Amino acid sequence: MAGAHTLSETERQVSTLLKGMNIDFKAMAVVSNLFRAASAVRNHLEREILSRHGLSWTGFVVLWVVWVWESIETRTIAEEVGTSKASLTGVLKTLERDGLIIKKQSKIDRRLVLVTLTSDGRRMMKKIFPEFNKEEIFLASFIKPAEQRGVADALRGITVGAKRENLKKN
Amino acid sequence: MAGAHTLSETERQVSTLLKGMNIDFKAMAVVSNLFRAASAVRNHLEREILSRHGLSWTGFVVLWVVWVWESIETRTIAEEVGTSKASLTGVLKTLERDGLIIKKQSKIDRRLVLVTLTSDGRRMMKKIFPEFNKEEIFLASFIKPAEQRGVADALRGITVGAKRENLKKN
DNA sequence: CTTTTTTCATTCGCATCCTAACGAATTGGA
DNA sequence: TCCAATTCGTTAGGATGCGAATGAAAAAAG
Repeated sequence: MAGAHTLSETERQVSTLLKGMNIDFKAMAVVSNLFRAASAVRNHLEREILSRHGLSWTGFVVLWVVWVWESIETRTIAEEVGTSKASLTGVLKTLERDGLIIKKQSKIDRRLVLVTLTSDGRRMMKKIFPEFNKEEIFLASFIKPAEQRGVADALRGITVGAKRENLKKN
Repeated sequence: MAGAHTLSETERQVSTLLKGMNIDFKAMAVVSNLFRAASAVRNHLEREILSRHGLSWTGFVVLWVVWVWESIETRTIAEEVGTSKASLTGVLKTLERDGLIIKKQSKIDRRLVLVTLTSDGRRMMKKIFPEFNKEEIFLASFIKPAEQRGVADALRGITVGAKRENLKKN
C-alpha cells in the first residue's frame, strides 16, 4: 500500500477497514469533510492572497476582528478567533511589530488590554478584504447557489452546538 | 466597543461595516462559518478525547491515515493530512518517540520513507476511534439527519475545487 | 477594611507549522 | 555514459499553537 490516493480511493479504503465496526459513516463524513474543506480553503487563501501581503492566517483573522469592532479586548479577540490567550499574545506582538495594530491598557480595568488598528492596519484591511471576498465567491461557487445559505447555517449550528459544551477557560 | 459578543452580534456588526462595499455576504458566510465550525469541532474533540490520550490533533490525523493504509509513504501522508512535508517530519518524530509508529526506508527507492503503526499504535487507534466516532455523531446531530449527507457532499465539493487550483509543491 | 478568590495578560517549555535551503537518490536527456 | 534536472525527506529559522505557572489587578467574602 503506497503512493498517492484520490479522495474516492481513501473513502473506499476507509469503508473497507471499518466494515463491521458499527461506525456512523454519515457523521464521520460530515466531520472529516469539514476539516478537509477548511484545510484546502485555508491553503488556497494563504497562497492566493495572504502570502502576498506578508500576513499569516491567524494574523489576518485577528486584524479582521479588530477591524470589525474598532476597539476590542484581547480576551474577546481570543474567543472570536478561536485561539488561546497565550497564542494570541504572540500574534499580537507580530502584528504590533509590523505596525498594523496598537495595544492600550484599559483605564477602567487595568488588567485589560484594548487593541485598535493603526491607519496602516485599516489601509491593509480595506485593500485586502475585497480581494479576499472575491476568492470566497470563487470557493463558494463549488456549492450550488441555492444551497449556500443552507450549508452556512448548518455549519453555524455545529459551531454553536460544539461551543455550548465548552464553558471553559481558553 | 468592548466585551464578549455572540455570533449574532458579530454578524450584525459585520453587515453594518460592509454595507455599500459590494460584498457577497453569502459567500462570506460559507467561508467564515466553515472556519468557525472547524475550530469549534477541533477544540471539542481535542478536549473530550485526544488530550486524555496525549495526542495532538495532527498526531491523531496522521495515525488515522497510517492506520487506514497500513503502510504509506511520508509524501502521501503529508498530502492526505494537508500539511507540508517539513511539518510532517516533526510530527512523525514525536509519534515515533512515543512508540506509535515506525519509519522504514524503501528498498525500491531509497529516497522514500515508509510509515507503519506499531502494535501500540494499532491498539491506540482501535480504542480511540470508536470514542471519536461517538463524538462525531454528537457533533453531526446539530444538523438535521436528512441534511447531513448534503452538507458532507458540499464540503467535499469545496475541497476538490480548492485543491484543483493547487497543483503545487507542499 | 482586610483577606481570599477570581480574572486577566504574559511568560515558559515544548509541539506544530511554514518556506527556503540542503544533500542524497533517481530520472531523463545528450 | 554522464550529467543536468527532478524528486525525496530533513534541517534551519521564525511564527503560531497549547497548557500550566506567574504576577498584577479587581471582585467577593468576611
